[in-house]
Amino acid sequence: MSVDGIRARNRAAIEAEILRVAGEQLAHTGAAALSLRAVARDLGMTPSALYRYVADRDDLLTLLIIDSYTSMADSVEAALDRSAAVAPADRFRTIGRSTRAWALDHPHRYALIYGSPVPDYRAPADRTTEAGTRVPNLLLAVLADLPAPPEEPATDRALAGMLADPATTALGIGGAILRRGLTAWMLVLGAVSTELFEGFGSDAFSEPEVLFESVLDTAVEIVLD
Amino acid sequence: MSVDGIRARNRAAIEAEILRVAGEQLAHTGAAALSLRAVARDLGMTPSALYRYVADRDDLLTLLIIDSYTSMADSVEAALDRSAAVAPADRFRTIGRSTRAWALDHPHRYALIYGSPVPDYRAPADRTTEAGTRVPNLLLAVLADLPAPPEEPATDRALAGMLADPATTALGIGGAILRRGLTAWMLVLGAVSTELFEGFGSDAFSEPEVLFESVLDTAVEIVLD
DNA sequence: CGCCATAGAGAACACTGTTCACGCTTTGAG
DNA sequence: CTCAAAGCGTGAACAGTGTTCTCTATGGCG
Repeated sequence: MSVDGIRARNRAAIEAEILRVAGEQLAHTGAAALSLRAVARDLGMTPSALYRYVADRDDLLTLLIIDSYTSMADSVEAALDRSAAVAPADRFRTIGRSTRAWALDHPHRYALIYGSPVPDYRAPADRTTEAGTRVPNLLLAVLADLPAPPEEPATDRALAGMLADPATTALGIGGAILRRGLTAWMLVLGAVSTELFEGFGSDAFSEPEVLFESVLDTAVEIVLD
Repeated sequence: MSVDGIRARNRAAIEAEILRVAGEQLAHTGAAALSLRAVARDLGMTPSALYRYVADRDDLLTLLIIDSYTSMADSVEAALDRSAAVAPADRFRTIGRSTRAWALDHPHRYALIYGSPVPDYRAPADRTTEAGTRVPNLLLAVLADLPAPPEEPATDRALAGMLADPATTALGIGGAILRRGLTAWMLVLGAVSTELFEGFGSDAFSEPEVLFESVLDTAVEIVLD
């Protein structure tokens, strides 16, 4: 059964190579311009040979999405480990800052994840969720350390799906705090997207990080009420 | 000089037709799958004939971006006219609600504007800004009716670019209120994007509009302090 | 050692954006 | 009214794309 046969090892190495050069292409041509043939060229392969490792162009995109989620989650986790912050508000800030930093470092990857899905293409949820929920789970862990605010029955129903999720039930997170955390996170994402996609012209924000810090302030206020 | 010669009239009509069928294609195949040849086919033209009206594929994309900005601004303006709200908070809510409604109606157009730019393609600012600033200007008009909060020198510098813009100086909008309005708007955009791009799985939000109303509440709180 | 799954090559098909040379038709000026 | 010019459209062509076949040989496993 040997999962570690030479064959499998080579295959894994080549798959990693494919992901590497595809990632390079993504980094400076963007997702829409990603070309299977160009990837094959960079690898010294025939285009058709690529199909031994990748089912589709969409499949390669899915791999890149998973890879991007993983890269972002690794980056945020590393920032959390690096920081000595214990207070929930500080940890939230750390998550926000590292998310923004990662997004600025990998704009096309961020766009791939939080921007528009490429064509009509919906990433298959069963393959992306595991990597995609890592950062949200870090946020949930922060929320779990917060005192429970008064209940909010109306929005609880609206969040039924997320409240029933084992990730939140295991941490004993209630509807009110979940709503606040989600709102704060939406604000962070909105701020990052706006800055990244230059929604207000390129010279509108002269000191983006100052502005982002103020956004983090209000986000923390939202979470803490 | 006749700006309205038969020639020009036909040209305008055909340009409108092109924009129409390109818009249809955008609506159900997405921006990345937009095909010049397909547009030409739908119009009964030769692909090369299209180049009399459109310089590039990117040019067509730019036209669609402008068109989308216009469509969204028209929609928001219509909602504002329809509503009898005069209080700034209510008008802000109207803008937020109609923006979300428009985005849900035209997800691909929204993605084209607020999602990721298509390839590495940056929309030429000089052509899109006029249409693109209409909704922000509506927001500025709302902010102008608000009492001035205490000053915030730190973020004022960060917003120098926007503060110097004639659109804000004409309304006498200060840095503090601008910062709040911008933050609130980022929250709205983050909420719409999250809902639209299904950032948390498809069944996470059982009652999206209830959740969005709660987001609007927080956004109004941000603006009013 | 021999078998055969596997990796890869290469050609082919249907697309795409884009350009070019060529005609036809309308327009506006002399 | 004439006639050159401008505008509009065609059709062919080129390079590039995703994708699918058929083929070959090589290296690992029984």
